[in-house]
This record gives sequence, C-alpha cells and structure tokens, in this order.
Amino acid sequence: MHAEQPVRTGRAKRLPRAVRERQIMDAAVDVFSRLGFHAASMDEISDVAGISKPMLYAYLGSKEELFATCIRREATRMMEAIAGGVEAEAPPDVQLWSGLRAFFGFVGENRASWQVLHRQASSQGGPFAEELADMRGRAISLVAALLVHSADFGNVPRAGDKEAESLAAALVGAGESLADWWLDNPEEPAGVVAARLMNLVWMGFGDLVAGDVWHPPSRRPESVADGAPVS
Amino acid sequence: MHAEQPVRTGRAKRLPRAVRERQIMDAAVDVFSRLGFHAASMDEISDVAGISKPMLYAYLGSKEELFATCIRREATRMMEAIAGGVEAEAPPDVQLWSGLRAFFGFVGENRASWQVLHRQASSQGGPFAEELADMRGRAISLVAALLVHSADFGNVPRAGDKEAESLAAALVGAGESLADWWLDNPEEPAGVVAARLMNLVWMGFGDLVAGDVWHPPSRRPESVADGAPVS
Amino acid sequence: MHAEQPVRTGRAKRLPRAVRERQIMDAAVDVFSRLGFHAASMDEISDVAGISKPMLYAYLGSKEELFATCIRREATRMMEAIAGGVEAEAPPDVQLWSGLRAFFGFVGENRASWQVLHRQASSQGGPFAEELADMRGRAISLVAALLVHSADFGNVPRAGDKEAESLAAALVGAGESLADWWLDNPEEPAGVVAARLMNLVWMGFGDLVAGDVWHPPSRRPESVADGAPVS
Amino acid sequence: MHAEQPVRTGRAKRLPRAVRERQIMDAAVDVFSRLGFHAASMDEISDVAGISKPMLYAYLGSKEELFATCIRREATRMMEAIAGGVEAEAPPDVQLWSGLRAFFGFVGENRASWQVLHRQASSQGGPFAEELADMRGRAISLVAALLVHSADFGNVPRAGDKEAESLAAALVGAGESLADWWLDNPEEPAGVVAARLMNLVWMGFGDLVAGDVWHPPSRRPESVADGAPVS
DNA sequence: CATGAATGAGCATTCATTCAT
DNA sequence: GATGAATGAATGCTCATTCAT
Repeated sequence: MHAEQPVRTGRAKRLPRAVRERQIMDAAVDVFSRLGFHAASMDEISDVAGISKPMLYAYLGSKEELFATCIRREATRMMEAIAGGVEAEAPPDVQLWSGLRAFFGFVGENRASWQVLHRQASSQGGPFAEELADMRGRAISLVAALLVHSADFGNVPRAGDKEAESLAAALVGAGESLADWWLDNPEEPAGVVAARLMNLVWMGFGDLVAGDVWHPPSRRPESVADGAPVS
Repeated sequence: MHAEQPVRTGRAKRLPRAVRERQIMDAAVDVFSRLGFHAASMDEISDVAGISKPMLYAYLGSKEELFATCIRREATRMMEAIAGGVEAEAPPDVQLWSGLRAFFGFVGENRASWQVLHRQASSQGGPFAEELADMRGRAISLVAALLVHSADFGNVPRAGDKEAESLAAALVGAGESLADWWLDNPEEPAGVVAARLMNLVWMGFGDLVAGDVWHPPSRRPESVADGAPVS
Repeated sequence: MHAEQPVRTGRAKRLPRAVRERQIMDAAVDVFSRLGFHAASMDEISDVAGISKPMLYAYLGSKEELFATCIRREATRMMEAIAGGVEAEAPPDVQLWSGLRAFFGFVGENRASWQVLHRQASSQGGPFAEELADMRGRAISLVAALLVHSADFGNVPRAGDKEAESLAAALVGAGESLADWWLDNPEEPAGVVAARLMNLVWMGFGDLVAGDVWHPPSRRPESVADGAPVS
Repeated sequence: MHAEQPVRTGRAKRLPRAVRERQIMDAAVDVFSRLGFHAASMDEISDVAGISKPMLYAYLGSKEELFATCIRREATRMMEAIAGGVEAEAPPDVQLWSGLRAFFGFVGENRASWQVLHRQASSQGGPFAEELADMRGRAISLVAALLVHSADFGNVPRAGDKEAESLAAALVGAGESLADWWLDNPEEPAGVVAARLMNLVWMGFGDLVAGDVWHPPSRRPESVADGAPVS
C-alpha cells in the first residue's frame, strides 16, 4: 500500500513536482481513510507526507481540493482496474464476471483507497458527495447497460431503463457490502465470494428476464406502495 | 418529517422534560443527517431545536452522547418498524418479502433517520461505528438465518454458515443501495422497487440452492483467487 | 464541622429565614474551602445546602456576595473565639499566650473555616482580598499594640510603631504557617506547638527590647538595603 | 519588571522560539499574579504577551501546563537567588541571615513572581498545590537543618527533628508575612526589615536552645492541648 | 524552493443568573 | 415561598490557512 514516513526531520529533498504530488496524495489517502475527512488534519497529512504545510497548500490547494483530488484519483484507479479486467467484446455475463473479479481484486489490494471511496466520501456534504455520487452513478449505468444488453440478447421485450438501473444499483450495493464483509472475513478467497454474488445475481436476473418471478402468496406486492408515500 | 425553526428569538416556552428531549433529538437527527457528525455544530442543533445550548447539554449530554443517542433511537425505530411488519410464523420467503417492504416503507417515511444511519454512522471512528456495525451485523445474521432456514426446507445439503452470511451481507447491501437509488428516483412506487429486489434475490437464491449455477465459459471462477491475496 | 446533605430530593421544608441562611452558609463554607472560590459552583453549593438555586440567590445574593458573607462570618467567628480566650486586664505576655492558644484551638476545630480564610480569600482579586486584608491588618495591629504596650512596661525607649507592626506581621505569619504545619503534623498537641512559638517570639522580643541583638560577623546588615530598591 | 502591551494589533514579528517562550511566560506570570489561576484567561495572557492564542498553545501547552511551568520557573529563580546569596561554609547564623537578605531582595525585585508563588499557587487544588507545597516543604527542611546544625554547635541536647521543623515552618511563615507587609510599607529598607526578623528569631532561638524559656504565670502551657482535639 | 512562525475563526462546554409556574 | 427550566456570556482549545525569512 502507500508508503509513510511517520516523523520528518530536516529539509525535504527537492523532487520533481509529479513525484512530490504523488507522495502527498498517498499520505492524504492514508490519513483520510484512517480518520475521515474532518478528523484528518492538514498537520498530520503534511507530517505523514514528509513535507511542510505550506508545500501541501502549494501543491494541492485547500483541504477540500486535496480530498476531492484524492477521491478522483482513487476512483479513477479503481475504474481503470475494473475496466482493465473486462474485455469489451465478451458476452455480458463474462463482462460482468470479469468486472466483479477485478473489483474484488482491487479492494483486496487497496484497502485504504476503498475505505476512502466507500466510507468517507459518501458521508460528507459539500461537493464530494456529488462527485462521488456521479462516479457511482456512472458505474451503475455501465452495469445497467450490461443488463439491458444481455436482456436484448434473450429476445425478450426490452426491460425499461429504470428497471435495469435499479437492478444495477442493487447489484453495485451488493458488491460493496460483500466487499466489506469479505474484508472482515478474509478466510474465503476473493474468487469464491465473487462467484457467489455472480451466481446469485445472474441466475436471478435470468429468471427475471424469463418472466419466472416470485409471487407473494396472497397479496400483490404492489400493495405496499400505498403505505410509502414519498414526501 | 421533523420540523425546523431556522432562527430562534426570545425565551423558549417551558416544556416538560420528555417533550423537549424528543424535540431536541428530532433536530439533532435532522442536522446530523444533513451535515454529518463532525460538520454538525451544537450551535446549529440548538438553533434548529429552538433552544439554547445549555439546554442541549443539560438534556442530552455531550455531542458524542447526543449522536449515540440519536443513532440508537433511529436504529431501534427502524428495527422495530421492520420487525413489526414481519410475521414470525410465516415461511421464509414471506418473511423476507415483508421485511423488505417494511424497510422500504421506513426509509421512505424517515429519510433523515435513514441518512444518519446509513451515511454518517459508519464513517466515524470512535464508538459509533462499532455500535452501528453491530446492529448491521445483527441484521445480516437475521437474514442469514432466514436463508439457512429456507434452504433447509428444500432438502438440500445445508449451506455453510459463511456462505449464507455472505449472501445476506450482499442482500442487505443491495437493499441499502436500492433504497438510496429509490430516494433519487421516487417516481416508482416503493412496492415495485422492493418486489424487483425480492425477485432477483429469491429466484437467484433458489437456483443457487438447487445447484443451478452460472459457469464462466472457459476458466474456473476460482482462478481469480490467486490475484487477490489478503494482506 | 458543618453538616452536608449530598443529594436533595423533593421540596425543601419551609424554615425560618435565619436557619436557612445558616444552613446555606455552612454549605458554602464547606464547598469554598474544598474547591476555592472559582472552582466552586453555585450548583454544587445549592445541592450541598439542600435547596434550589433561586433560593440561594434570594437569600444570599450573588456568588461574590455569598463568598464575602462567608468570609466575614468565619473571620468574625475566629476573632471572637480568640477575643473570648483573652483577658483584657492580663499582662501582655499572658494576653499573647492566651490568644495563641485560642487561635490554635479554633483552627483545630474549624478546619474548613480556616482553609477559606487562609487559602482562598487571599488568592482572589476583587473585593475579597481587600476585606480579608483589612481583617488581617486589624489582627496585626492588635498584636502590635500588645508588643508596644509590653515594651513600655520595660522602661525602654518606645519602639517605633512601624517596628512593632512589622514584628506583629511576622508573628501573625508565623502563627498561620505553624497552624498549617500543625494540621499536617497533628501528632503534637496544639499546646506544645503554640508554646514553642510563644517562646521563640517572646524571648526574642525580650532580647530585642533589651537591646540584646544579633550582629553579622563582619558587615552591617543594612548593607543589603542598597540592592533592593522598591520599584 | 515584565513589559506589557495591553492591546495588540497586526501580526507579531517573527522571533526565535526561545525568546517568544520567555516573553509568553513573563506575560503569564504577570496575569496569573494579578488574577489568580482561574480568573486568568488564556485570551488575556495572549493579549499581554502580544501574540495570538494558538501560539500560546503551540509553545506552552494547556493552561495547566503553562501555570505549572510558570510556577516551576519562578520557584527555581527564587531558590537560586537565595542559594546564590548563601555561603555553604558559613556558620548557621550567617547562612540564615544571608538567606533572609536574598529572599527579601528577590521579593522586592520580583513582585509578580512572589505573588504567583505565595498567593496563587497554594490556593489551587490539582497538581500545583502539591508541587508548590513540596518546594515550600523543602525550604522548611533546609531551614530546619540549619537550626539543628546550629543547636548542635551549642553543646545542647539535640532538639527533636519535629521541633526544629515546626520552628522552621514558623520562621518561613514569618518571612513570607513580613515580606508582604514590607511590600505594603516600602518606606523601610529591606535590610532593616530583614534584620529585625533575624534578630527576633535568632535571639529567641538562642534562648530556647539555652533552656531560657517563657513560662505562663500560673498554668502550664500544655493545658491548652485538651481543648484542641485533632479531628 | 521550503519552512518555522503566526493567526482568524470557530467549536464544545460550563457557569452565574433569572423567568414562569 | 420554592422550583424546574431556561439563557447570555464566557473559556479552553483546535484547525485551516498564510506570511516572512
């Protein structure tokens, strides 16, 4: 994972800007993931990064900018890791499966990144939530497209976009939650856990598309809608 | 939902302690859900509650105590709402379905509570995270028990506890994520959304139990395990 | 010493004003002596007194007034205890001796009063210091008068008032310090400790009056005056 | 004495850490001596020091730490001033005399230090009182050792340690009180006042050692012990 | 370029004091 | 008379941010 230098002493060596920037962001991701946005202090970040606070500001701007930059970088890294594991020409189920595997792989190897993305980012108000929600939204859309594409293959009346999107949201949430569960229960290999989710979702989705649905014994499920007005 | 009085002026009317306490906690849940624990200030909470800060402290103790009390109250409310919608004698699928309906119903009617529980609580270090993680863990265990119970019905070799638990974690995460999605896309009735999740999960789970599983076209899914060492 | 009722419950019984007042002041002296003026809170005082805060204010006014009243009462009690032990017609040495005995007796029996008078009162700015300094000044003056009177008896050129006053100040300070020492070393009876001080001072004073003084071996003691300008 | 700038305006000039630290402590001693620990606010101290509050905390830690540091510094300064004025090889009376002179000299030149040490430190609970009481205790022990040493010279049955200690406590208290009196009556030179105390104590002590003691006319002085039970 | 030194602004918390019942 | 409920005004302390060297 990202390196740290707990205490710093003396003058920092002059380094090319790009290297410095990465060094700082590594430190920032580490600190943010451990303490969360608010509890993390610029003092600690600069300490961990091994530079002085004015440098921190010179390179990455304000605390908010720094956080946003971290999130963007980590989100990009994750998206790229996933995209890199997926073959665009493969059939939908294979794409989904490869994506899941890549996702679990990334989470396992980048715990700090994952913590920042999953836990910290969503809990802040301000501009972060929006940015992160955007990225998450894009991920959901990609999955939704996959689902739609797959359903098309099956000669079935095309499911509404909204239906696919909602299922994609559920799938993404399931993946996130399962990833967290896996971090707490690491005795099972990532592949097994990922496969389990793949099975659950893909088979369920197949049944759904095939019209093979579950029915409540007596009442129609829609009946609940009456009791849940959206304010 | 909970009322607010942005600015307060003059002396607050004398109220019995219990009423004031609820009033304050409503305000606190509102503010915490909007800003998160750290960004929420006791000043704002007391403003929203329509009282002065000393009352806040007299009634609910420190900021941490207040937050913990809020979380506990909202978590209890949600658990009770769900438990109240589930018949203990019903078959597992019906129980799951009722639980889902009750969950979506609660989220729809208590957005602030949901935000606090879902977003804020997990992102703080300290004692909150633990407490909340405990409750989530209990919820997952309940669902896992349901799954195990259901699988037993089917004369199938009993799924390992870990397998059930992981699936339950996925299901809970899917529910959370779908609830969030629904709050952003409220045009579909809660029942429809909940039913979709129910279908996906239950049918998929049925296939899983029946041994009707998805296979990657060429490589065994386990192969991914090699690339995801747990550090 | 003064009684306490740690916790109070229900409505206080109606009592004649004088009794209530004494009750309150006993509590206040107790709390002030334990915590000092600033650290003592009106909340704690009212708790210990067994009444509500508004009563506290109704009876004794502000915190400063309460403190001043306490000091005045305790100082008066002490002065009266001492005066009561001294026979006005007795020769000066006997008067001094009786006064010392009475002083040590009072301190032994009223530790809280003594703490308030000695430690708390002098450390506050404000009007207390002045009031207390006044009382202490009066005590010093009384002792000084005794010394002057005694010297007159001895057919000696009357010592300057200032000289007597300074010696009285020294004696009072010695008594205070010795009383504190005695509270920390209670194994010796008060009478023994008091007698020791009496001896030291009276014999030394006798020598002084008799012109039997100590001389530095080589240099005149006054030489130090040059190095100690008063700013 | 220490300089003050009641109001501060603009940014403070950059100073090396050590200088600023002394500047701050000078201000703190000044404020603490005027107002006492509790009434002194960090705001006022930083104002008087001519810096902002964060600097105060950066350099000296919390209010308690600052106070403790002040006390330690001033106590050390005073002890050193006194020790520096005393020749270790001189006979006991000369040592006592030099110590007294040095003490009065220090008090005259460092009123604020003296106030902090004498008035504020003893009135606080917490760790200060203990620390200060320790130093005072050490001072008393030193004086007691001097007295014992001196008595030994006189071929007299060695006075009990407790007796010497109590007399030392009386002497120290007399010195403190006389110093306060002198600050209020500065028309007499320090040397004269100090000499007066030296005379009183030394001659009285000589008589005591010589067995030349004062006796109450009729009753034995010990009789008072009955009336002073130690609770 | 790099940093030690500096600060404005805010936050949690407490306390003396007073209404309204 | 007596009290629970209420508050204005500090106070200790921290943090993101920026000069001056």
